[in-house]
Amino acid sequence: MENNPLIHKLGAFVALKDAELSVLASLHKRRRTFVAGRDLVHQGQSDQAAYILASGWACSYKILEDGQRQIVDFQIPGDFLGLRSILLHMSDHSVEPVTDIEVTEIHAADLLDAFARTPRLATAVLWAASRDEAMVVEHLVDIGRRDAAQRMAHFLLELGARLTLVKLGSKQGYACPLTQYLLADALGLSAVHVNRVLRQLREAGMVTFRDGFVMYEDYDKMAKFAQFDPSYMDHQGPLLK
Amino acid sequence: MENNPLIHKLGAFVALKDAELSVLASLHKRRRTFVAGRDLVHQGQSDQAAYILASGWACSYKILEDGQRQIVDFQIPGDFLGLRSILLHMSDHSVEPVTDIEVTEIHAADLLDAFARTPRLATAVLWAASRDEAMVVEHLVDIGRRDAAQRMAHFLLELGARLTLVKLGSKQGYACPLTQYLLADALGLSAVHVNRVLRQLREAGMVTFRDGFVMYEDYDKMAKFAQFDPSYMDHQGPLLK
DNA sequence: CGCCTAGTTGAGGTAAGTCAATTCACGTGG
DNA sequence: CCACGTGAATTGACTTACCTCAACTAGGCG
Repeated sequence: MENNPLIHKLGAFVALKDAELSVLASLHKRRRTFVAGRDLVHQGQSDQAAYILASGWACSYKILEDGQRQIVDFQIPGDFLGLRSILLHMSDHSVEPVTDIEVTEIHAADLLDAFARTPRLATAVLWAASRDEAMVVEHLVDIGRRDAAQRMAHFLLELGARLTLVKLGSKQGYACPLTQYLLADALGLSAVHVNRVLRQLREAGMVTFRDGFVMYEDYDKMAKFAQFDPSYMDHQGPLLK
Repeated sequence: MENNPLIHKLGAFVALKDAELSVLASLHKRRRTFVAGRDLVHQGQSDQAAYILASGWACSYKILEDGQRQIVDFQIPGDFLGLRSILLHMSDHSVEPVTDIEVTEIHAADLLDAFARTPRLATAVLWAASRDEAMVVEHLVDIGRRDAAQRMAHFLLELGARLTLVKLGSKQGYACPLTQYLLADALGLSAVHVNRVLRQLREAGMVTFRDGFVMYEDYDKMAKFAQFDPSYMDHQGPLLK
């Protein structure tokens, strides 16, 4: 129970009762694994299933006609994959595992049925979706109004904060399987420039990203440089008792 | 009833029953008006109310410490204002009326209560929030991967498509109260460059934006140029019967 | 051993920014 | 009625952040 990252996440917002926990548990149907790099949700496909990420990293992205891609968000354990594709009847984006991943599959009908039976669960999921949207919004601000160095610093700090919430990161740093190409597609930069910016941050003594690990050199300096404000990720305990 | 834009919007997704309609109607408490330019939701404030926009335009934005701002989205009649600030207990963004606006106020407790009593309503709101998120995502792609001209063209087309859904736009064009400064803050450009890009699009015979009106000169050419795909805004009738 | 992917660095080009000046429409007060 | 101020749009000249192309290194693996 407690090692289920989704329950942990939703429980932070809605104090889940036994009835809701059992509905949630009944959703966890088929356990599946996917290998890195092979899409599990395709842009434009209809009637997709959704998933909850149990282990590994994934990313959701959109491809433009000219072949460019924009990574919208990375997903870490506890996050939904393709929730919107259920609600909108069709997927407006693709999802690709960054590493090998484990997921549990959720069918649209089951989820909608669960909402009808336990309205508090629907509220909890709405809350989780809002939190995801807040992160996309922050990402939007990143790309729209910060220069490359601030953008990278802010992004790495935010990722660290998210990982810390699910015990996968600390004030020292975190394991990060992203390549510079993935970072480039997420930040709207070229891979070459990502490399240069990482060097800048390293030489400025703020953060080092090497061999799959992000290590903070001077967290406070970096947070100040990036104008990083983690307050929107906090909350004051369950909104629904 | 039918002239209520929110009911129209949610009804497209969930076939609302009488009970749900009456709960929805009971939400529409206080009618308020705000003048253009004066914020109704402030970034960082806690326990805000949310609103449903009845008439006029608003925008949601974030301010950075250095004074830059990024407009995340524009809201048109039928849209929620500050829904996230209810769910997250505090507002991560500000909302400012672009024109004088009319809204109906919704209190957090009432909304959460309504969800508990009518789960289908919660699902409908979740759907609406997902649709909003899809638009933010498209905006993210715009800023991250399209050059200024494509970005502007895509943005104007998307705005037109949204307005057409609520009968405020057509294949010819639409009334648009945005200034070039607002466009700049939304698209991550400078106001000067917005001006130049609008001229480009005008001289290319695609679209004219003048005196508060966007008029398409060659819709198909523009849609092709911007790689505009409106499919994510469509859907195949109510998901919940 | 050789190939492939990820990362690194340099040189030169370009899209978009900044600064600055001008016009125009509008409102307001002398 | 006109002088004035203000906000929006427009355009030109110059600067810069980031891109593209290209070459090279280092590790992993058949």
